[in-house]
Amino acid sequence: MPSATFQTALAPDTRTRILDLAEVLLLERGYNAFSYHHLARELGIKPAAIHYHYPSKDDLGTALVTRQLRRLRKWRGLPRVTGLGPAQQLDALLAVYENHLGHDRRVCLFGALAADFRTLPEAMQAELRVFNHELTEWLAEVLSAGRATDAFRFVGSPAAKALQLLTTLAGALQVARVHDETPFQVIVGQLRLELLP
Amino acid sequence: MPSATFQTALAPDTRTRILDLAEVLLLERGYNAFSYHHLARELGIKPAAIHYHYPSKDDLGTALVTRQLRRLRKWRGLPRVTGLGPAQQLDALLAVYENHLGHDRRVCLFGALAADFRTLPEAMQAELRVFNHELTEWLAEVLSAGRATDAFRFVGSPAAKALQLLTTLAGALQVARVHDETPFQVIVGQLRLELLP
DNA sequence: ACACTTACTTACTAGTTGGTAAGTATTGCC
DNA sequence: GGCAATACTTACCAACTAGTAAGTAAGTGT
Repeated sequence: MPSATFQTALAPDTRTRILDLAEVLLLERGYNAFSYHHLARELGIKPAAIHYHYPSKDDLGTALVTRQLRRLRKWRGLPRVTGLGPAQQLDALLAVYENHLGHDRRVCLFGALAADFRTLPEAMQAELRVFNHELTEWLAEVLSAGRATDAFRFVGSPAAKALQLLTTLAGALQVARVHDETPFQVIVGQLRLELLP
Repeated sequence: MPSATFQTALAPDTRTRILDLAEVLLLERGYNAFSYHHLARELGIKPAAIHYHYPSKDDLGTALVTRQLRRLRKWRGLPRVTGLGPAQQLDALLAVYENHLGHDRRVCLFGALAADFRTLPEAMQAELRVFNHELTEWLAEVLSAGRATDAFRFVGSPAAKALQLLTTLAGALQVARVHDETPFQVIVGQLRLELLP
């Protein structure tokens, strides 16, 4: 009975290890700042092994964004997320960003790719647009439901507020990268102060 | 009388032309996505000519941020800025960001460098921190004065609100890059709605 | 007129980039 | 046992990267 044929959380296959490390390097150093050589050296394999799984860097980059989109769709459908009230759903979202902060002040995927956006392959650009769109839509619905039950207080449309909130959070992780964790905490504190009655 | 020895707006010297183009490429494609070859080709000179003016890319990058910091210090001291009321000073700031949007949706300097921050030379990192710090301080004072005269309405400290606003604006230009001008307009509209009575 | 400085070009280098082709060891399948 | 698929390694490659060294032409200062 070959135990290596099915996946466990403890023993990810090479394909996943590549994607995981690429994600870390992307969020910590930027898309144009890591190479197949970097990945290969740290994984103890040869660059050509990465080309075997992801023929081009375009393929790798696209797989990165596609996986994140898949994660989002799964996350927002999770019982422990759908079962929450609007205020707790917002907390769950904020926890994701705070988790990035805690992991060596990684920026979010959007913040990592926005600046270099025009140098990215078409498929990656398209996926990132969908990702940002779906996340914004989800938050807009949370905000809308929260205002109806007086869990949130804000002026303007839920869609505009959702866009503003997510944009601020992406930016807040970038500011934390440039300075330290403090500005992120200050910004999130300000957001909470304004949104929660 | 050699007219080439003093500068006019119409005939910038090579040193400045390099810096200008490097800035455009930085704000449009990212720091790790342009090379001396790109700059040289578009300027009609050889890469070595750029090394003459900026020996290393570190020097060039640092000069870019240093110039931006110089611009900020000059701008905030300009009579046509210091002479304005808080609401108009905010408008003047927003006009700068809208100008970026109008120029091919360029992100701001901070937004362009934050993601790749850890790959930047020390000097560049330090200058960017100072730049962001001084801009935030300036806006905090504007907000403080504006709230005192009822030109602005917000909760929390002026410093926190300033940090939040600038972070949102930097992010808004990135969102505009990924999608189109609409989200930027939506976000700025939301900010105005919340801030102005 | 001569030395010096400025602003380049030409020619080169070593290292890195993404990518390919061919070979190899291990595995499951009939 | 033979076969094909999987997951690699070895050995390349052309293009690009930042950067250097030496040469040159045109002013500038005295």
